Amino acid sequence: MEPLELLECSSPLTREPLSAEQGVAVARVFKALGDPVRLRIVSIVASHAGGEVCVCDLTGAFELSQPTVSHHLKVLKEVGLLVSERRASWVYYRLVPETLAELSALINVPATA
Amino acid sequence: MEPLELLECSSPLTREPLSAEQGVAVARVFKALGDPVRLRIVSIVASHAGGEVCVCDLTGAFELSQPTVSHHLKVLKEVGLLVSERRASWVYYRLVPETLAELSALINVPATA
DNA sequence: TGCGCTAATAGACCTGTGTCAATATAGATG
DNA sequence: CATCTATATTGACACAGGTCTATTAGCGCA
Repeated sequence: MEPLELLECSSPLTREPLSAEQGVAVARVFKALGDPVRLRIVSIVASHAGGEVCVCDLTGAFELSQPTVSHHLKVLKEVGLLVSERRASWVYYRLVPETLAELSALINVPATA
Repeated sequence: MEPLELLECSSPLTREPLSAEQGVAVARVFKALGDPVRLRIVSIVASHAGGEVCVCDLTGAFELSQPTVSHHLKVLKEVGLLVSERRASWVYYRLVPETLAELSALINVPATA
């Protein structure tokens, strides 16, 4: 399943209701962020100097098995929040800032009167 | 469980990693938004003229049973995205814009260089 | 008080998902 | 090729969660 093109041209959900299709597409991404471990993974990747982290850095950051961390990375990748690149034996993950930015814009609230 | 005070004073997750506690608190809200129906409910409430919506308006907007809609409203209320007020026989739901705004700020990405 | 309407709760069912141990794959290196 | 390290995949299991029907609770009104 490809990352959310549907998200592309959505106006903030405070302006007009989401269609059923938009709802499904956007909810996929929020659901991916709806797990504490995945949220922390995103924050670690996003805030890391150099913009990328090795999987081995992440497995050390959680008291979870390596397959579990790998599973979470896969979920984040599938919704377009992360991308990965293999270099030699290591795999590096980077944030896709556009995806996060679109989400942020979508739930953006006009300054409360 | 009370809505997220922990979310209050968090810097964007692109600046520094979330703590485990922050991760849990914030993930609760994203998880609530991680369902297509709930996401659409939020968008309907948020974009509705007058700022509030009767439950009866929502049950009509989905092909779901009334208890199911009520369940989703409860979830959104528990994480601090909505509040409700009873007036006569009807219950009206309003958005809590601060919660959405905090989420938006949290995942905000500094302009990509 | 009793009826009717609106919304919430309880309980059941079934699917989805986070986790792990075991195994497989990819690449480096001897 | 054999082996070692790093990461991904598989399969199993337990629990969470979305949905429904049936029931309950709140409120207005005759």
